[in-house]
Amino acid sequence: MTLGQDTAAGQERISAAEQPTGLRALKKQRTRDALLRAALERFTAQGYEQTTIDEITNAVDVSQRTFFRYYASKEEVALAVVEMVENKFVEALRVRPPAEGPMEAMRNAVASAWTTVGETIESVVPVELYMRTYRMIESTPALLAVHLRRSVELEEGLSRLVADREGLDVDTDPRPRVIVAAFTGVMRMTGRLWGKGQDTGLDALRAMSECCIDHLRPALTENWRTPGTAGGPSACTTHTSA
Amino acid sequence: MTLGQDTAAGQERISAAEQPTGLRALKKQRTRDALLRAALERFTAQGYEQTTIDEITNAVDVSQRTFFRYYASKEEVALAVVEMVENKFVEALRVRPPAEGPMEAMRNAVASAWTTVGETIESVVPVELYMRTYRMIESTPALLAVHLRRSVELEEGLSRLVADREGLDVDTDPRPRVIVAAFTGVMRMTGRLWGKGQDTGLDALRAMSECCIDHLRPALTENWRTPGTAGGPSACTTHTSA
DNA sequence: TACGCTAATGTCAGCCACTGACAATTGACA
DNA sequence: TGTCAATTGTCAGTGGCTGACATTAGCGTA
Repeated sequence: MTLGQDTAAGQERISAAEQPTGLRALKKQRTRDALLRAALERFTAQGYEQTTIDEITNAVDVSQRTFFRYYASKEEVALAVVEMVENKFVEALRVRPPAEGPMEAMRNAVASAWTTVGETIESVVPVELYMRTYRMIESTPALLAVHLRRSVELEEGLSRLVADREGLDVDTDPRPRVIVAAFTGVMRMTGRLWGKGQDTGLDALRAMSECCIDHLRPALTENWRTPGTAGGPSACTTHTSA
Repeated sequence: MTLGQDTAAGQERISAAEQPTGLRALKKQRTRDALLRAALERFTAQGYEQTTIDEITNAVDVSQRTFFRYYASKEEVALAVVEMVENKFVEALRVRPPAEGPMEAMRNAVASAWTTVGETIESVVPVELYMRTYRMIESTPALLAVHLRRSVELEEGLSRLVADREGLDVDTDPRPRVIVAAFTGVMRMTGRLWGKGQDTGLDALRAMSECCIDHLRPALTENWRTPGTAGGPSACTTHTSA
C-alpha cells in the first residue's frame, strides 16, 4: 500500500514523488488517462447522457469492467479533472501568509492558483478540453448535482483551514463556516455565469471571480438604494439573454 | 389541461382552488400520497439505497410503471416534500414589505415561513416523518446532490425576486446574486449542521438559522482577532463530535 | 341504462449503469 | 524459468428507467 489514495473509490493519479515506476504502473496510468480523454471528448462532443460506457471502453479497447475499476462511476470520470483543480486551490490557500484575513487569503489563493493550474491540467488533457468539460458539467443536471455535493465537502475542508488560520474552533465558532459559505456561494455563482456567457476564455473567468468577490462585502454592508457608494453595476457582468 | 403543473415531469399536488373533484382525480391523489408516504417511511427506516421501487409499489399495490408516471425518478419522491417547503419560503419572501432591505427581507421570510410550513407539511405526511426525511437527504450522497442542484435553481429565482424589490437588473448588476448566494450558502450550512447535531427539533433549526444569518454581516465586516466586537462564539453552535 | 371516449393502469421487452464471482492473463522478482 | 500477485476479461445478475401496446375504469352522452 504505497499508493496515495485520495478518493473513496478508485485511486488518484500518482502524486509526482514516489512513482512505482514499473512497467505495470505505467500501463495503468496510460489506461487511466486514455479512459479519461476518451470519455471527456465524447461527453463534450455528443453529450453526457448520449455517451455509454461501452462506447468509451471500446475506444480504449478495454472491458467495461475495467472502466469501473478505474472510475467508480460514469460521473467520476467527468469530474476527475475539476477535482484536481479544486485541490490546487486548497493547496494555494494553505500557503497563504497568516497575516492575511480569511476573505483576503481566499481571494488571493484563487488568483495565484489560476497561474499554476493551467500546467497541471495540460499534463492530463488539453486545457481547451477542460474548459469544454466544465461548461458541460454546468449544463448537465446529473453532473451539476454531483459537482455541487463535492463542493460542499470542499467547503468543509476550507472551513477548517480558515479556522486554523484564525485560531478558532469550527465546532464552537460559526464564523469560519459562515464566511466560507459566503465565499464559495459567490464562486459557484461566478462559475455558472461564466458557463452561460459568451466569453469562454480562462481570463474572463478569472476576472469575473475577482470582481464578484470584491462585491461581496459592499453588497452586505452598504445601502443599495443610495448610489454613490463604492460598488454599483460594474465589470463582472454578463448578458446571457438578448 | 386544467391542472397546475409545476415540475418538469409529474404533476404537483392539486393547488387547493379548482380541484377536478371527480372520483378519478381523487383516486390519483390517493395513489400519489400513498406512494409518497410508503416511500418516505421505507427510506427513513431502512435507507434510501436499500429500498427498491418494487418494494414501494408492492406496498401500495400498483405497478412499477405507475410509480414512474407519478414521480419521474426515485429521487423525486424523496425530495417532494422538501420542495413544497422551499416554495413556501419563496412565497413568504414575495410578500415581504418593500421597505425591508434584501438580507432583512430574506431573514424575516424564513422566520415567518416556519410558522405556516408546519400545517402545509402535515397535510401530506406527519411532520415527524418530514424531519427524518430531511436528515436522510443530508446523509444520502445521491439525494444530497440532487437537493443541492435544486437549491441552485431556487437561488436563481430568489435573485430575480431580490433584484425586482430593489429595482435592479440581474443581468447587469451582480449584487442581487451575490447577496442571495451568500444567504443561501449560509442557510445550507445551517441545515447541514442541524442534520448532524443532536437536537432534532424544528425550533432548534429555526434558532440556528437566524443566529447564523445574523453572523453573516459581522463575519465579513469585523476583524476576528480583536475581540470585543459584536459576534463572537455564540448560541448557534453544535458539538458534532465528542 | 347502455355506449363510446379517454384517462389511468398494467404488462412486457429492453437499455444502461453498476457489481460480485471466478477464470485467464501478464508483469515482477527470486 | 517458474512462482506469485496484480490486472484484466467474462458472465450472470440487479435495479432504475423507458417505450409500446393492451386493458381497465371513470365520465359524459344518447
